[in-house]
Parts: sequence; C-alpha cells; structure tokens
Amino acid sequence: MTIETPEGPFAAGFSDRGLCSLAFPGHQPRPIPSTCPVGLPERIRGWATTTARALKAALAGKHPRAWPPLDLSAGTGFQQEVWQALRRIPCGQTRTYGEIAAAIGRPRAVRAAGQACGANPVPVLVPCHRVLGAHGRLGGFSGGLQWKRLLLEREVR
DNA sequence: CCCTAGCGGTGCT
DNA sequence: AGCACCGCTAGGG
Repeated sequence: MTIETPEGPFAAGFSDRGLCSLAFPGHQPRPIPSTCPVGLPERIRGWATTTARALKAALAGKHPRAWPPLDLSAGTGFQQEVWQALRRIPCGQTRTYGEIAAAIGRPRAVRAAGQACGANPVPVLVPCHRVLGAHGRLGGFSGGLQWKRLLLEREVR
C-alpha cells in the first residue's frame, strides 16, 4: 500500500507478521516473504496507520511514539542481527560499519555489515542511515545518498 | 586525493 | 566447491 508523506509517497508492504517492506518514493519495494498471505485486513489497517504515523515522525527527525510490528524474517541470520543492531542506535546518533560489526560479535565482518545494511527491507524505520564510514565518511545508501543526508540532518535537532 | 590488499556474507553456477 | 559481487577499512604513496 501507499503512504503519503511530505517527502512523497512511500510503498509499504505487510506480511501476516507485520511491516516487511518500505520503499522510497519512486523505488520498487523489496520482494516480500513467501509466507505473506494477505492477512486479516482489519489488523493490517491498524498496522498501516501506525506505520504511517511512525514514518512521518521519522522523516521529521522525531522518535515515533508507536511502532508497527516488523517482519524481518526474510533476512539471513547475519542480516537480522545487523538489522537489530541498527534498531539499537538512538535517534540522533550514528555508528560506523565497524562498530555495527563489533556490536554483533563479528568485528571483522565490516564489509558484510555494510552489505547487510544495503539489504535492509525497511529503511528509515530500521535506521540504516545512521551508519557511516570510518573517519566521518558518509558511506553509501541504497535509496540514494540524498535521503541519507536528509534523514541525518533532520535527526540532529 | 589515489591505489592496494585483506576482509566476510551472500547469491549464483 | 568456486567465484564475483559489495553501503568497508587500514596503510601507503
């Protein structure tokens, strides 16, 4: 489904377990897990409302008051660990790819951590934009570096 | 700035 | 099993 925001329409996908994909305006949403029967419309509508509010808050650089359940089960074990580590970065703070790798007990899997960030199916709400390269480098961003810059700038205040 | 070597997870063959 | 990706990094010019 589509979520209208001041920054444009985002595409959100839900599985029977929660929000499983979020795509920037003009981007294709990632494929949803095969275990994705169209669940109870009732419940999904509630998740969608929560998602819309959380997304708008996040885009404004604020901490969402409520979160929809996230279904990150499509990732490998390693990817899910990285994504959980991302969720532990407080709003307004940043980490390096190396710090993320260390945080999940794989201090040398730095590059793999970067790859896992790029595979994040729920950008913005799973804040992969808070991960920078070493020495203050911006690093990459699959949605486009403009989005990374915008999100970071909004959060610092 | 550039280049190189080394790194580890993932997906494809 | 092999291999070519990658949102990386430290070290050296």
